[in-house]
Amino acid sequence: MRVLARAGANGASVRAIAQEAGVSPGLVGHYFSGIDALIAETYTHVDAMVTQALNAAVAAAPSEPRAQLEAFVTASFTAPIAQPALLATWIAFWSLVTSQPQIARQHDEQYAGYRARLEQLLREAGVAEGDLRHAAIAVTALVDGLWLELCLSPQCFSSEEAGAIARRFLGTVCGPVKE
Amino acid sequence: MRVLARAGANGASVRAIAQEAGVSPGLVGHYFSGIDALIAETYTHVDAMVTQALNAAVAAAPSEPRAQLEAFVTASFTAPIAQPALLATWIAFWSLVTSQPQIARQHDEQYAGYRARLEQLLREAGVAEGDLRHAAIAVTALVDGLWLELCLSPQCFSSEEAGAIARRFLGTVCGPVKE
DNA sequence: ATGGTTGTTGTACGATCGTTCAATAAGAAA
DNA sequence: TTTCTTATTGAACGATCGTACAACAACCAT
Repeated sequence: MRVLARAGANGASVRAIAQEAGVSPGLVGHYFSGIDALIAETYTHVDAMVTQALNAAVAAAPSEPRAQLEAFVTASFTAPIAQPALLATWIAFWSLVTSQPQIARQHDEQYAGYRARLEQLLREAGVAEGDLRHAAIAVTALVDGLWLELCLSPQCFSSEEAGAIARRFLGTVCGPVKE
Repeated sequence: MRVLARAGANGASVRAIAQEAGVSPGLVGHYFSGIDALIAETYTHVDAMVTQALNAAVAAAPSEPRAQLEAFVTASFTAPIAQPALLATWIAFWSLVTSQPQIARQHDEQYAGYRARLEQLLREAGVAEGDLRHAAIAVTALVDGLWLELCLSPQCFSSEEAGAIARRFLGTVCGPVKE
């Protein structure tokens, strides 16, 4: 992740990664079947880290469906989720999706997991069963789009703005917050 | 674009591109200062193509603000915008943003151009001046997120679903369509 | 026809790539 | 201590990378 963030996908060579880790280049081959497998496992690790951060944000929120939903989307725009190192890993992974079917399958599974989690939160927040699928797709797309642009050019808009935009959108999906 | 789509960012070497174009590898150096410049110019070309397709879609729509706005977002989910070759180019470009300041600047400019165009359409559709900025950021993020996921795994949801989701979101930004 | 500009080729160079492997260090089990 | 397994090294290999360049083809103005 550190090498990807610093040198980009092109600069993330076996040697550069080994040097960053303080080991010899040969050791990489001992633990990973190849550089693509290393990137895939890095992505798996990043996905687990994101999932954990999202779960922690939901757990810290008041035990109320709408508050948990808002915590879920807001967490996407703060550390440790919104940071350049994560973006670099994501992009390196995406660049393999088109040409490697196995990577494409991994992406589908992890996207499905994310959306299933979101659907559950939306259901608890009162979204009708028939609207659940489209609502989850919409929220995921909005959050992903905001997260992507926030990481690509942080000076364009702030984390707070992104969170406000996403929470406002939740209002149009679930109805306004009851006060 | 064709090589990027077929072989991914890693496989888009000078030799592969030259072979696809039916010329010798040396000729690439004659027209481009380097491989990164070639990718940057490819992105510029893709951006121009997208802009043209969006403009054509708006021009073909009824001369009514809301219809034009809907045509603008709907066009993002149909050819020639939603296709793997475009995604591959975009990803290859994104992978350079983090490590190359000049690429980052180019991204900022082209994103700003896209958002300015969208703000104009939203203004004509009756969005209040104070909401314009956030509305444009939101619509851009939603469309980008839908477009990205649609290109990454087309079997997850259809172009029509993406269009319907985006148009519905427009209703929450501009108010419902008057019939 | 001729001189000069432009287009294009193919090769060569040095660097770096991913991967392999014999050799060594470390550690645990006997 | 000895033996076996595991961890790790560093060099080496063949392939491919981006780039540079001398040479040749094409074309155009004179």
